[in-house]
Amino acid sequence: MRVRFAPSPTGYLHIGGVRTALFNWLFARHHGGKFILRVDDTDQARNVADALQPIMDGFKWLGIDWDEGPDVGGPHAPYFQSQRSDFYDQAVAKLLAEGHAYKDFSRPAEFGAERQAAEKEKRQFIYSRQWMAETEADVTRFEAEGREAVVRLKMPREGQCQFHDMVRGAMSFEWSGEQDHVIQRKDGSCLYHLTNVVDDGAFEISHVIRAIEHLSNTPRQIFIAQSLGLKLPQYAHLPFVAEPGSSNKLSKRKLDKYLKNRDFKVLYDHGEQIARQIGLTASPETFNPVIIDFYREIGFLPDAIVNYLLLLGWSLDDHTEDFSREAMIRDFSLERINKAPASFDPQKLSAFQGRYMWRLSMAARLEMVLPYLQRAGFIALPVTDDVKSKVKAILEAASERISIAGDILDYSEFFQADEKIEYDEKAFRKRVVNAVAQRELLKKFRQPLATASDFSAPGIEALLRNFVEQEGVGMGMVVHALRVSLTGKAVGFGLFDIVAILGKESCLSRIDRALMFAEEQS
RNA sequence: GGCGCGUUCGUCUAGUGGUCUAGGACGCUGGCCUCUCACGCCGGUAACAGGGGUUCGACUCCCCUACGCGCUACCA
Repeated sequence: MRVRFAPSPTGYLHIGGVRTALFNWLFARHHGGKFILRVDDTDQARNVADALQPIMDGFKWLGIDWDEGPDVGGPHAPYFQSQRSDFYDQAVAKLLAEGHAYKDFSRPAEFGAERQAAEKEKRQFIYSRQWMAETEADVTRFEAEGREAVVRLKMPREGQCQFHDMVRGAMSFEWSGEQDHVIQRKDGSCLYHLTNVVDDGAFEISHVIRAIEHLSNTPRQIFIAQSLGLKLPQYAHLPFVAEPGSSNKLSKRKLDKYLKNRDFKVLYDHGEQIARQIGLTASPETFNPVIIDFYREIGFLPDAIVNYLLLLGWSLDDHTEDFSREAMIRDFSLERINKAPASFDPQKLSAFQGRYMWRLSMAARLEMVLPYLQRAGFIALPVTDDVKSKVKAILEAASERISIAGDILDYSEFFQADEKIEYDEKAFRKRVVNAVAQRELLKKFRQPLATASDFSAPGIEALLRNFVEQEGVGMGMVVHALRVSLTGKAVGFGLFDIVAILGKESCLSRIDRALMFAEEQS
């Protein structure tokens, strides 16, 4: 079994492309076959190496490795279509020689006129082939008229093309519905359908697993393959990945439109906030939830993304959702691919991410989170053991509140100087400024805190419980004012953890500062 | 216009003629827990696109319609 994914070097790895590649990869791994990466760079307008790097990096990050292709080479090299033109030329020559293709000397305007006439009469366009050169004499004559030739496929005009699609079942197309497609331009460069089929043949691809938009292209590719005497691959056409909340195909170009989708915007804003804190330029070219880099930048787990994508168009049964790599390789099959398009759901992706993050060991989470603190300027390199244990304590206290590695930046108050804490204005007013009784209690609680010998979370809890009992009030009378004073925020993890992590000195200093501001304002 | 593909809760899906008063997950939502938020636990909400057949019986098979998407390029 040999399968391939053929990305164009566009500079970014699209979520939909990843899903297609993943299914190919899983199929190969399940059957012990080969997964090949082939670079579709026939459009050589851009710098291929630069534009390919982010794609390869994305696959490597996701753990989708390839057995043959760029970087790793292989027995069928080169794997860049721009370097394979000899193969294409030979194929065109063979098709021409055996009458499966012809030189067409029509001028674009002439050909276009025929097509327009057909469209105007609302009938199917079938080229007259009146500028087809069948003999050398024709060629000479047309060239004498100053014409240039492209090479067109000489498609059958009767009968059906029938094939089996492993996702969709029996397929049947009328040959008469097919056009005489151009396979080679005037300048000698070859077009997609030809290059694709030639390479699949050369690479001995056994299964072509690709997106549904290629289903209609299959008959003409079969024609080319058969004319070239190539063994036909099995085909499997995948449903496309649709936009959130619509059945349109997901596209990187429509970021503005997707941002109107609430869930998509929540994800984007979340990422953008992290990006801003680590000094990352959120360029729409790469920083976009349709592109895989987005997730890597803000601290998603590749396993979570892969697991989510696996379920976008495929399922094992009515209840299994968590798949380790081993499990998905073991259980994957083309037969269980869904036929209908599947919408990309940012919320469900986030749910997977949360689950995967929480399953990670403390050591792994710590390693994930440290770079964000470094890049935001909160911790210095090298990271000392003291800093590590502090971050670890924060991770423990925050537990599932940190679902993306970049979320650690939500707790920046633990790394800021005491005099730099910014207060959430509303919370500060409600809990400290206007809450006069609570403020007095806070002032009073400062004393036992200052003399506490046990500054662990349980120690602080005992201290506070004892305090409120003596005062004859509820915990709420102290907790809220204290939290806002210490962190500037109304929400966060357990207060006793906050106190313990900050330590006595910081706590007292922050309490004093908050009380001072509150008294100024009231 | 022609050809092709698709259509089960808001979303991802289970379902291959009776087990479906349609199951699971995400979301949303009520409650419990509770120092806030989150987690967790218990509960709730919500779907077979429409119409004809076939059949004792249809989400499942057939036809039509509607809607969506793709191909119909000297794009890939």
